[in-house]
This record gives sequence, C-alpha cells and structure tokens, in this order.
Amino acid sequence: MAYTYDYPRPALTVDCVIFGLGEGSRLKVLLIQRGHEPFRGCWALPGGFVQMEETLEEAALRELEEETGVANVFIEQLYTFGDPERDPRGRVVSVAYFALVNLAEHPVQASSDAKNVQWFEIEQLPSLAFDHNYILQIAINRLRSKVRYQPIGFELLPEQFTLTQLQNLYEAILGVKEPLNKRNFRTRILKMGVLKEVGKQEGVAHRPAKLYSFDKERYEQLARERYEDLIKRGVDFEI
Amino acid sequence: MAYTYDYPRPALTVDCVIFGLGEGSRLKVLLIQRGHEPFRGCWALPGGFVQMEETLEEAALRELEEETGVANVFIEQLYTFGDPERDPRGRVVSVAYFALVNLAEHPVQASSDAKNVQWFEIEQLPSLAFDHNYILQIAINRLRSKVRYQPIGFELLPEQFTLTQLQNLYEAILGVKEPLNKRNFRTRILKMGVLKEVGKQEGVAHRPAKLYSFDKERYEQLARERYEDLIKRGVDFEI
DNA sequence: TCAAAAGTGTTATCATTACACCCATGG
DNA sequence: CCATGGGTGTAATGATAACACTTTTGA
Repeated sequence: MAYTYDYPRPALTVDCVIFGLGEGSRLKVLLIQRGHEPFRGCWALPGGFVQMEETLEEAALRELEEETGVANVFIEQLYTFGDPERDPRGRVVSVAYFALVNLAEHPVQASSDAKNVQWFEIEQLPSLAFDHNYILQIAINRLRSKVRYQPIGFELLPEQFTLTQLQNLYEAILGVKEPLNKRNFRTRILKMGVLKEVGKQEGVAHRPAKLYSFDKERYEQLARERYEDLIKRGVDFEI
Repeated sequence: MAYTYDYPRPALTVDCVIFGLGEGSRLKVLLIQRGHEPFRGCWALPGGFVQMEETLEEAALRELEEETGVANVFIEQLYTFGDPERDPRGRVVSVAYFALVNLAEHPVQASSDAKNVQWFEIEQLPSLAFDHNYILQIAINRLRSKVRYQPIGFELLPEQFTLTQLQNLYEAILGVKEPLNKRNFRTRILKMGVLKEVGKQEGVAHRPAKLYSFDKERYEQLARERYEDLIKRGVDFEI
C-alpha cells in the first residue's frame, strides 16, 4: 500500500528523553539499542514515527511503551528538531518529549524494535544515533532550569518523604559537587508553603525525620496568586 | 508531479506569532487575512508548508516574508501543535515560532497568498482560523514569562534609550493596568548591570534623560556566572 | 553512651517595597 | 516661573547565606 501526495512531505517522528532517579543515585536517562538500520546496534533515544490518528503526545507514549515497557509517565514537549541533515534516511522532523520518573517504579523491558534497553548515567553516555546527544543536552538544560522555578520532582519521591530525601533529589538533578546547605534548603522549601507535614519516620537508628507530602492544591493556588503579583509589580528578571 | 511513500505522513507547517510594539503603544500581533480555502477571508497567523530542503526556522522566516513582507526578525520556537483535528484538510502538524519586533521598523505588505495583512491589538482580536487563537494565547503566556527572567525587548528600543522608554516597554508587554513603580523599576534594572550609560537627551522641554544601551557582552558573562552560582547554591524556585 | 541523621538559633548582609521629594530643561 | 518628565533619599521589612549548635533515635 502506498500513499501519494501532491507535494513532498517530511517524515514525522517523536523521541523521548526519560530521566530516571532513585534515592541517592545520579541522574540517569533511558536509552535503547537500535535493532534496525540506520545506526543498527547504536544507542538512541526511544521514539518512532507518528501515526495519522494519534496526537504527538500519544505517539511519544506509545513508542516509549513499545520500545522500553515504560508506561504511565507525564511527558512534556521539549523541542522540535528539523535540520534537513539530521537523519540519513532523508528529511525527518522529530518532536522531542521529556519526563522525569522514579527509577524503581519503572522497570524496563526490551522489545521487538529494540535489541536492548538500559538506564545510563548522564555523566557516562555512549555516543548516540542521529542528533540524539544534542537532543539530550537540550533536555538536561531544560530540566535544570525547570527545577529552579517549578516544584518538579515530587513525583519521584514516595507519597511521603523527608526533607533530606528531597534535598538529595535536588542535588542529583542539579548535579552539584558540594551538597547544598541543609539549613537554607529547608528554610527555602518550607517557606514556599507547598509541603504538608504528615507524620514522622519510625524504626530508624537516629532521630526520626518528619514526613511531608506535596500539597498540590496549595501549589496551584499559590501559582495563581503569584501570577497576579507578577503583573502588579512588574519584572524581576534574574539574568 | 506526485510523491509516494510506504506509510502515510502528516503535512508539516510552520506558523509565526509576531508581536509588535511601538513606543507607548499596546502589544500587537501580526495577522494575515487568508486568500484561500479553508478559512478563506478569515484572519490567521502567517505560516505555511515546510519545504524539503529548509530548516523549520527557515520555513517560518520564508513564509513570514512571503505573506507579510516582514523580514530580519529573530524568531524562537514556541511549541508544536499536533492535534489530529486541528486542520479540516486532514492531518497537519504545525511548528509555531514567535518573535517580538519594533512596529516602526517592520512595515507590512500583503502579497499573493494573503488578501490583507494587519497588526491587531492583543486585547481586540478577531476569531482566527484553525487553532490560531489557542496558539496565540500560548505565545502570549510564553512572552510574559520570558520577560521575567531574560532581558527581552531591548531590540524594540532604539540603540540608545531612556529608562522611561524601557519601563513603558515592560508595561506594554506585561499588559499592566497600574504603571510600575518608577523608583523600584530603575533600581532593579540598573542593579542587573547590563545597561551602559551612553549619554543624555538633548532638546527636550524637561530635564534631559540619561541614555542607555544594552551591554550584550556583559549580559552573556553574567548569564554564565549565574549558572555556576545556581549550581553551587541549589534552587530558589519561585512557584 | 555513641553514631548517625534530623533539626534549630542566630547574625550579618542584601534585596524589595512604598512614599515622598528634588532636579533640569524649554517655552 | 511653571509645566513636564527625569531622577533620588530613605526607612521598614523581608530574604539569603554562613556557621555552629542541639535533639532524638536504635544499637
């Protein structure tokens, strides 16, 4: 079966940059080893061609699940890559998505299209197919800026978590060398007012930590108020 | 001539959201009146089909110039819209770009594809073709958040400008009702350290204002330093 | 009673806000 | 000498950074 058009059309694909974190670990990214040409055997971002009746996001989630077994993630559009030379097969435009997930909750599983699937540490990446190293770098930058102004990452922790866990999470995302100052991290996070105290640890061989959970409704309310405030007082750009 | 593929492919277009400002005016957006079906006669964002040998950005700039006569703008990718129902002609995925330009420096001029071209005030928009009202709303949000953390908009002013001009610009972009506090606006902007004092007004019937220009090199240096700093001290997200 | 991790006090410094006031110019 | 913007002083309040210290638990 063939499909014919009056004008030539680029092929359209989606690619997924899935970041994974577990407690205390470094930031990782989910890659597949390609089972077909081009770049057969080469590591790459999971992704594939967009079908006619699905949205871009649906395509990204479908390819992700088909190739890696990973499902139920909140992805977000990253950028669309359209350099005419980016794919040796011809003109292929790719819409990239990204997400940050809890490693432990997302066991991987290779399938038909991929010979192999694996989490790689951000600091120790192989050379990737196509322009995927570049896409990944853009995604890392985006993740690290996003973490600055949005309460990202709460989904990576258990429903109830300690401030130390949260701090470790931030340190991992930001890839800091020195740990952040504990006192100041706590003050800042708590001052935001989006954490609810919900209990404390039991059975640990040290002072039990308070447990918190993320108060989503409060967050949304504050976000609205903050927007009003921004409009009133103008700008405070940070360079 | 026809083009045949083994699998169906969505059509790929670009759309441009060009915001325009002149001194003291409200924020405007550049629209064209469509000359062809679908939505013939309807106002829409300038845009069109991507050709095989051009990048997405090149396509956006080409369509912009063809349809409106506007050239030499710095555009930035906004988002890619891929709802299967967004175009009545079938599956059309569109990569949207946006820019902010000086009205006075960009005279418009309708051409073949468009019956008419015009700047519309953001507050008084007609109903647009396709999902263009939606795209435009996303672009407005992006512009207003961007202005908070990036020194955007300096290109809209003359090479040398006064702080009052800059303040008017910010007020227009943000769409504020009350003017911003002059004292505080100035303190903040100057503290950033990206403005160079370059002289003062002459021949005005009031105290002559100091003239400033944007110090791009200084900005880039500060941006680098600030990134280091962020990494060191962690996060200060703002909700 | 000790190790381990949680959690707090405090101070100096800097940034933000709000309001009122003074200054330089051409007509 | 006045209308018209341009430009500044200042004080209260709040945020940030740095460092050292206390608390609570199980083993």
